Amino acid sequence: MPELPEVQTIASQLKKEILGLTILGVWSDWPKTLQVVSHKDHLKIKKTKKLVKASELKKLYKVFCDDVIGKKIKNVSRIGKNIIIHLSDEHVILVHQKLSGHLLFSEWDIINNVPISKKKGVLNDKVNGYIHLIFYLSGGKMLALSDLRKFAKVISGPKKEIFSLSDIANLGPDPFDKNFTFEKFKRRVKNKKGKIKTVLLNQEVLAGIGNIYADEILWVCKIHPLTPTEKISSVKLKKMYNEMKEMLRFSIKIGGDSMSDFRNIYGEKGKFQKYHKVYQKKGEACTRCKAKIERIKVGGRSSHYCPKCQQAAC
DNA sequence: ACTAGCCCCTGGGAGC
DNA sequence: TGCTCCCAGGGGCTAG
Repeated sequence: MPELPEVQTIASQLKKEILGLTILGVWSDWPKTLQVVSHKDHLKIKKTKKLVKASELKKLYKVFCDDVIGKKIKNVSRIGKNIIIHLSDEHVILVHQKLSGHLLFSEWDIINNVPISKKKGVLNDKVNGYIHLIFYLSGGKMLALSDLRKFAKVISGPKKEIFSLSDIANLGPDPFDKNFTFEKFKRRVKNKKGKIKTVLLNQEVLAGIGNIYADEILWVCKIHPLTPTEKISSVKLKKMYNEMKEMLRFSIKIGGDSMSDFRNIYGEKGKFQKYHKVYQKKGEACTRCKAKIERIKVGGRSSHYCPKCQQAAC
C-alpha cells in the first residue's frame, strides 16, 4: 500500500512528466472518489456518508470539473501520504491513494480511446486495470487513477482551504523535514501514550509511516510492537529515528514497495518487498535468530514480529 | 486521552 | 466446478 516512499516515488515521477500540461477533461465511473471544498455539497456528502443521491454526485462532479479543467499544472509535491498537484490560480488537487490506489501516466490514443503504454506488459498487469478516474491532459497525455478497492480520495479546491482540511492540517512532521530532529521525534513519541506500533502509525505523530515500514522498523530496532512508548529507552529511540530515515530513503531509491497493489506512474513495480524481514512473513524463520515470525493484531492492524529478538521489555 | 469497533470496497482464499 | 463466507487494510468516525 502506498506509504511515504511510494507516494514520494509517484510525486517525483509526476513532477518530471506533467508540469506545464493543462487539464482538458475529467472522466470518472466512481465519482465518490471525488470531493470538493469550495461548495456546500462537500459538507452534505460527507455527512450523508452512505446514500449519496445521483443528483448530488452530478453537482459535485461539475464543481470538481470547474475547479480543475482548463488549469495548468504548476507543481507536484507530497505531504505525508498525500500527493498535491498545484494548479494555476492557486487551486490544488489532493490525492490520497489509500490502500490500493495508484496514479498512472500515459499517452492517450484519442481515436481508439485507450492508453498507450511505453512499457511492454504494463497493461496486462491486473492491478493497473481498475481505472476509476482519468484526467485528460494537453499533448495527448493522460493521468489515471487505478484503484481496486475504491478507497482513494481526490479533493479539489483553493490551496488555502485544502491545506486547512484535517487531512493536511493535523499531520505531524515529515521524517525528511530538515527541522525534524531526533529531539523532536523523541518528544512527539514520548508525548503519546500507548503501544509503539499504534503511535508509529498515527499520522499526527509523524506523517508517512504505514503498516509495512512500521513492522520493518520495529524489527530492525528489536522492539516489540506492543511496547508502551514510555518503556522505550532514548538509545532505542535514537536507533529508531536513524533506521527509519535510512529505510525510507533506501525504499525510495528502489522504487517503493509493491507487496500489494502499488505501481509507479509507468505501471511498474517497486522492489522493497524483496527486503521484507517480517511483513507478511508469518511462519517463516527470522533472518537474525531463526525463530518463527508471528502475527498479532495491534489497533486493528496486523503486526508481524519476531517473538525472540523483539522482546517486549526494553 | 485512549481504545474498540464499524464503515468504506473487492479479489482471493478457505470451506463445503 | 462453483457457490458462499470471510478477510485485509488507511483513516474517519462514534461510542465507551
